[in-house]
Amino acid sequence: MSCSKSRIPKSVSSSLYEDGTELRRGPWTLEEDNLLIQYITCHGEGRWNSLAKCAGLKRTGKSCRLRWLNYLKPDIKRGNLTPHEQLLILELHSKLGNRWSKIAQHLPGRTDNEIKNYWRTRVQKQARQLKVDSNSKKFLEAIRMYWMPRLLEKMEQKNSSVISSPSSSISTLETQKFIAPSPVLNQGPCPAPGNMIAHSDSNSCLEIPEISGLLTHPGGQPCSKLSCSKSTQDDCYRVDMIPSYDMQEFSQDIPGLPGSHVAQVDWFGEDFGSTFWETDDLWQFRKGEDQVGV
DNA sequence: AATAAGCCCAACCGCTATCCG
DNA sequence: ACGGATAGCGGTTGGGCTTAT
Repeated sequence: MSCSKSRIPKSVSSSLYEDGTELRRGPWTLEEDNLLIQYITCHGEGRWNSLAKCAGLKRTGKSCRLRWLNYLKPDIKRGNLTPHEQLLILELHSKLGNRWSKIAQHLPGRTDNEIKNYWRTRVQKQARQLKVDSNSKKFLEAIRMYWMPRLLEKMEQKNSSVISSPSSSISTLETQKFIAPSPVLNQGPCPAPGNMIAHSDSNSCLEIPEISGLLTHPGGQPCSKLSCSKSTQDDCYRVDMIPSYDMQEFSQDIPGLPGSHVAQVDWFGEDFGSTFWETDDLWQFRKGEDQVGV
């Protein structure tokens, strides 16, 4: 069992079904997990209520389904979201809103619950710190201007360390190219290592079927530092990034986030850096100044 | 070392959509 | 067409863990 954190169920409560049989709630035990895994391995998923009873689990079908889909299913990917995945979540959320299951479909191995938790605990937290609504245009713009470029940069760094192709070592003046992730996880080696980004924990490549015009200036014009184009070869979208971009320039574009904010907002400070952005950058945020309104 | 506060995430809840007899 | 069962979704909560005081 792939437990990221072993939870000792201290407070497993139970109640009774209408027919008088016991019904358990709360954290799942190892025994229950094993029962569920064994049953599904033998009989497959579906018909969750009868599955729960047939498997000898004193749980609702709903609970069994959730436990399987969010935790026990073999292809569940655990651990921190990669910059790659974070970028995709930001991108997809801007298009789809809180449609977590739709977003999850684009992140193989990640569950809607996990993405939802990520959004609520990390993204919304940062929005609160900036005193903006996480669904506001301003926050979206801040994401576009600061967050995404940084995630792209992180991806670039990872990419150059993962891919051993000489062409991937381009690091300064030449445009870096990569393909963002997609619902389709192509197994095997990258067909074009120099132009693809390797999946962070496998030898696979990820392709994204679509990247919207998110990487644009607030006014809608294409961002001069990041561009998005569709590959004629593989029907995938490609994000081109010109390194060493000037973040100051981006900041000028965000109403309510004056240019000087680059030195003020703690986008990559202790909090963002360690838990969210996973970057060492430390940009100081003079808290209380230039309160960002919506 | 003890306690409080905050974070994180698994699990639950309520609701809607879909399936099927 | 109808109604019950099932599946799926998004919102919320509870509690363990970590960090700060």
